[in-house]
Amino acid sequence: MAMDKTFDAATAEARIYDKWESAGAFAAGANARRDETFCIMIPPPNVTGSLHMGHAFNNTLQDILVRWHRMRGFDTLWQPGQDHAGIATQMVVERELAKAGNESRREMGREAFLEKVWEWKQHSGGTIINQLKRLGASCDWSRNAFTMSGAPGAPEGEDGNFHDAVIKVFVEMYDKGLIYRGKRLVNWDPHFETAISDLEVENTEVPGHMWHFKYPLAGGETYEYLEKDEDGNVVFREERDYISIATTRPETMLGDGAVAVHPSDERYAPLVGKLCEIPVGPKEHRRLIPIITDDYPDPDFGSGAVKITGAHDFNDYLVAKRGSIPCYRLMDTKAQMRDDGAPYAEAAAIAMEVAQGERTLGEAETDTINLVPDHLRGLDRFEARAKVVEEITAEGLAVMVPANDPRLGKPKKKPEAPEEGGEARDEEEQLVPLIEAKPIMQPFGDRSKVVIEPMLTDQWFVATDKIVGPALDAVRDGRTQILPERDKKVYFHWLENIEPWCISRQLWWGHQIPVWYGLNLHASHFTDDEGDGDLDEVELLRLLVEGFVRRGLRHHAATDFEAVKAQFVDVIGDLPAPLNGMQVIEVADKAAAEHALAESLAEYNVSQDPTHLVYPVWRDEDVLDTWFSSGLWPIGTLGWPEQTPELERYFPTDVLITGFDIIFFWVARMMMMQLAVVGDIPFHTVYVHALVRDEKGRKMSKSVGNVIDPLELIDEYGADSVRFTLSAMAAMGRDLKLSKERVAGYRNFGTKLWNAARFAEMNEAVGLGVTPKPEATLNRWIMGETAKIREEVDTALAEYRFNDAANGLYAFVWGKVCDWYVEFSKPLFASEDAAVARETRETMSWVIDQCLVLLHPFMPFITEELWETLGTREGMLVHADWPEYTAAELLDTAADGEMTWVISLIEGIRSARAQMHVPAGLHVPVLVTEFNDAARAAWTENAALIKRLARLESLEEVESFPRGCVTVPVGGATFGLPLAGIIDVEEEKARLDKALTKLGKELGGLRGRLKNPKFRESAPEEVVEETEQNLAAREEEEAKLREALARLEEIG
RNA sequence: GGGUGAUUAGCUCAGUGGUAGAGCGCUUCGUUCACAUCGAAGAUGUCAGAAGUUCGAAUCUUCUAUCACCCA
Repeated sequence: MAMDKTFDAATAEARIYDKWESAGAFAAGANARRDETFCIMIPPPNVTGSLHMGHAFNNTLQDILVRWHRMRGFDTLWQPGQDHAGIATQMVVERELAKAGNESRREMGREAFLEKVWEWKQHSGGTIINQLKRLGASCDWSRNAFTMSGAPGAPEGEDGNFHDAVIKVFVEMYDKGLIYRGKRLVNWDPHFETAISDLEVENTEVPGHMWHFKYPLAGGETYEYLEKDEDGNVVFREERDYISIATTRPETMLGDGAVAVHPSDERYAPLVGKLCEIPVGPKEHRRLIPIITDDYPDPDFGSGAVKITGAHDFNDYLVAKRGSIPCYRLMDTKAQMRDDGAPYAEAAAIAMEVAQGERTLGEAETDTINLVPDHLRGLDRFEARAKVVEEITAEGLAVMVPANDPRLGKPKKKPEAPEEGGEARDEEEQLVPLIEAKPIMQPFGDRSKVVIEPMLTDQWFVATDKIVGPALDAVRDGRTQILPERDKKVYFHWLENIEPWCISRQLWWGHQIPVWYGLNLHASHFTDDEGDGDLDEVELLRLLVEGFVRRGLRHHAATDFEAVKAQFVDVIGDLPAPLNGMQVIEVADKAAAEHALAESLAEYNVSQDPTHLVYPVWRDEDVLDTWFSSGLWPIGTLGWPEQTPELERYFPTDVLITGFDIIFFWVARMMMMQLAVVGDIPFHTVYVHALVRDEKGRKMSKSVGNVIDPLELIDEYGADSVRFTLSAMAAMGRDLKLSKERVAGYRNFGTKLWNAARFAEMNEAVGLGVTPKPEATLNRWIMGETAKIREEVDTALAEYRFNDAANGLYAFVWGKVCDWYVEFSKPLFASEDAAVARETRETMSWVIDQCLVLLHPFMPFITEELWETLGTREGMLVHADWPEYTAAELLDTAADGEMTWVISLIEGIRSARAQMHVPAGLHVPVLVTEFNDAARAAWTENAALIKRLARLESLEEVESFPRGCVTVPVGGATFGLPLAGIIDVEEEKARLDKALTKLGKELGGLRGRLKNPKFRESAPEEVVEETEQNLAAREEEEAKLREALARLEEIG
């Protein structure tokens, strides 16, 4: 039965994939024939995610490496899995719940909500797995991992032990002092009410405003404000009683702790150390803040003076830390102006004492101070901004400029003249507040799309400075290689300047932090008055009345509550009896703990029964950053902390393939954490791939609407075409500009291969399964070519040059096999010599099989289909043996030389014919002169195929060409087409002239080089030799062309 | 502002010191029995600019211009 004309990807792909899977073809160790292992960890896609072009690219490259190693007999594991994506998943599920009219997350409570999340995960979490299958990804799906597997509440089927690994690592790192709790400025998402990582923040330029305000000097002081030009000449002089400050966020003025100027800024030098007034808030409690120096302000930007709001700006935070300036938090978790704590008057009074150096505050104390004026409390931050601006302006403390100041960003408009009904033309004298309209960079939450607020909060941090060293060393000394080189620089740059890593998130979906808190009962003034080791009623009462709020908390980490109990002995142990015998119990939160303790003490007061005294502790409500779990991906997926055989066998893994955007967030963290936890590198190579853009080079984005869905592409062109396109364009470190035409082009490539196979099949030259030992030049030649491409592909893949491998195969399969070999084989199939026909069938069969094998990692579906169609095989192509033959074994230089000669002759004749307008179908006679032995032998050997492909009728050897002959020079002979009467002599002259001109250029270069004695001295021998040979050949050609031209001139 | 990279045919891009290549597109021709998702032939380049190193530079160095990305 004849094969179809094309490969039907749409129907075949699913069938083929099922066959692979049901045969267990992708299982760890499948097809292993040697001891070496090869393991790739998939970068876990987000469980809520669906396949986008980046995934398609990334997983294509992984699959190529994995299939290649598997065919080569490595014990191969491609470990798949997903991460639990805290925020994204929580958001998706909350939205689903809302859509279905359910209770909200907070209404239903944590436990019920998490149940819903698990339900959702089980129902929808497999989307991306099925999409990866459509791409042909050969992961061992039986080992699919999940970063929340084994967590409390995980339903059946989610019972891995990733949770154990995460919790164990947290506790160990905590115990080693590598994790600590602290108050730092973090990116706060007011919508989700959680800290988020830098990765989840998108800095976008948006139209904004810069307001300029006057901060009056304390006590009505004045100074002379001077502006000087480069030469020191005064260009502006003014008596001022204020310092001018610009800000894009006026509402944060309420939390200012200082005004900073650059130490070199002469304009403000006399003011340093003095106080100025924040021009907002009730007049009677207006706060004063110091004017300090710091390197941060840029004297050339704005007024050169900067307000410092340490609790709401990352730069200001650093300045505040350096200058011991208090950081006053102004907003709550929803980014509304705080509405807690003491009234403004009280808070402002305390802040004043601090500013005047009369008082210092601890971090926690500072945080209790609410400096939002009473009338602004509870407002949204943007409403508060409007009010602040309005109040300052009303008070005359906005910087005023003429209405036509260009910084206002208004188009200049001439006012109408009074006689035309307009106001008097006094706009230029009219002053307005300086509100610059200018684009500003604003941080947005990538999920919530709301403006991110830098917020001073208590969080858990990894002390990255303590674990970064080994991660840097491993790359420096080459144990882990990062490709391309550029990304190694990025890695170093980031790790060398690493910041503490905030790992807590105020979410529910995630690994709950294994830390329990208890009240600190060791107040400094706690005394046992009688010194009798017993607490009497008075003492107990004091404990209660004083409350626990100010006493702070104690905390301990452990894998579970039972394990943490014993640790609280440090709080209880040396307390006076009977408190030292308290039982540790677990309660929901701090309030419950205070209540339980009070109740317990009260009860004791009545009963005097110490056995009922309890010490309540509660667990941290927050969860860990998803990246903290992802950081353990290499060991966690292999079963750690259990010492599984897989861990033993596949760790450290081999290659990580990932995008440049997560070098910091994931690669660096995996390096640090694996080295910190198990003391080894997670992988020996990181291949960082570039970005897939649209055909115009724009980033694909939903808002631009230029997203190409890989699944749609697969529907349209087949997975193989998409994969081959991505591989062929994967030049290291260069972004891809993807167009559908390109994909279509590679679809055509598949069809080309398909039809070559179809041709072979029609000639019964398929599935013969022998390694041929042919005699015919053609067959020996193609085997040598095959060996060359096999070596080329292996070298390219070993160096992660996917594009070179793909393009090399393209050129070989299309350019060598489908063009020359298939064409040349036709006369041999028809040969009267049965042995020639037979060895050609064997060679054709072998060559087609080699194409399938070598292309399989790139185009797995069509090659597997052909493999099955073309013959009866021992196994599927996915498990076929990757060849190891070398060019040294198979390349026959004589055959190679002969075929090169044959091809150049055919091309020469074809070209001459086309240019001379010889009808394509016409078979013409050909003459030859100066026929040397090698050329004669090559002709004799290949006459049939030359005649066929060049459309020649006969060959006649002559002494000299007749008039009107088209000349085709080749090595060792000159051919001529006697076409007098058919050809145009002038046209032939022009053709020869053109060829000569081109040759002349080359000859000039070659002769110039060889004439230069320094070239002969300095250049390597083989280069000189090559140049000489090249020159000789060109000169021969030139001579022949000149001769031909001369003959034409004779005719006139 | 700091960092990293790019600039090669109409387009998209390879090309790490030996004199410039591919794919697509374009023009002309072709219904030869594997393939029109094809075949044959053809045109197209101051390798961004300048200087330097070298026998020799698209390639190495420096500067300039333009663009892109990352970080502030």
